[in-house]
Amino acid sequence: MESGWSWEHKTLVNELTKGMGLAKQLKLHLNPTSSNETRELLLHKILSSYEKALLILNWGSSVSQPQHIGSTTSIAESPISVDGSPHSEDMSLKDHLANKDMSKKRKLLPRWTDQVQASSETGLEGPKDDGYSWRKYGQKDILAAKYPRSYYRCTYRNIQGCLATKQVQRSDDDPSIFEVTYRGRHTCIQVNHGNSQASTQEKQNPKQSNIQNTNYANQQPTDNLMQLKARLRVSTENLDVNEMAPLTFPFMQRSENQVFPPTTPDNSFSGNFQQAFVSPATSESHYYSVSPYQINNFGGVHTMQNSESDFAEMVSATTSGTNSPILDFDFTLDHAELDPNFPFDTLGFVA
DNA sequence: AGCATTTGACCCCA
DNA sequence: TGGGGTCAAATGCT
Repeated sequence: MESGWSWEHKTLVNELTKGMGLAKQLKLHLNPTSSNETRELLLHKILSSYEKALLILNWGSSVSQPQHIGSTTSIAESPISVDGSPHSEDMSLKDHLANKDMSKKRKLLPRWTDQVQASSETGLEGPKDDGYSWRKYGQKDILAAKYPRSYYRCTYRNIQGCLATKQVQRSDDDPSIFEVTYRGRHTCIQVNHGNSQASTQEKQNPKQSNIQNTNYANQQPTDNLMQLKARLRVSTENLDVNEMAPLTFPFMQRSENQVFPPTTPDNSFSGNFQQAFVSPATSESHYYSVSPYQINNFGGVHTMQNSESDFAEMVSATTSGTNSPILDFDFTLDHAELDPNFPFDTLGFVA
């Protein structure tokens, strides 16, 4: 853990330093002769740097604090025992849906939306790949929308009981924008992540597949960071990882993969990670203070979609000490929330 | 053959 | 009761 924090600490300092440097660059580019694109790029980079730093900050604090994991069933309970149990083999999905618990659990799944730019250059007819394997299971014309909505679920749903789903809808206003609504987070191990990723991605966008053709599971933390940096560098081109939590990084995924089934203490990390973003109702005043929309690291914009009532349900479901379908809310918000005293100003956060 | 996508039908919930 | 979400058979693709 200590060595882990050492790495985090270095990264944290790195990112903050980088962020400040970028902010200074941006300041220089605020003159009228500089292009908007340059400014936007710098802005993206700055936000990315600080997001990373904040994530690490949250991660660090979560790791250092004992988490109340053992007594919660959390993720392990929902995907594995619900879909992967021996019973489920004899039980049709229809029966599952008829089951009130199941329906309730689905309702409790965290939900958020990314706004993803389609790549016009490559003729991509959909949002960029997000790094996960999805299988389309439906399409529906939506009453108030010009374009139909597509429904996807995790390819590993049946095999690993991963309940993650997403909906993709082309924006009415700007057809080059896709609104991708994610539900639930991935509990699957994307075994040949790089390969499957590449295969699905090649279908969508062959030009981008090389960038992502890596296997996270074998990455060292530093490698992950390097990879992350590489991706961030092509943020406007390569919206690749935005699943699980609104912001997902390779090292997060690696962690999740490593701790499967997710009842080990390490899972508190991912839980916390997600918590930091999935609880806008409580923490957005801190984390989302910049904008109601959160520009993600890869050029998309995501909005948390848990309604207040949903969130209340999520909280009550967990705090009642019973089944928490996906989220680990049993840890204190203190760790997950961004420190209100975080010295943005002293870091030159505002250029 | 095995996997993904399409699409009409069905189910649930507001 | 209608809209949204999902199922599952049919079809397509590799």
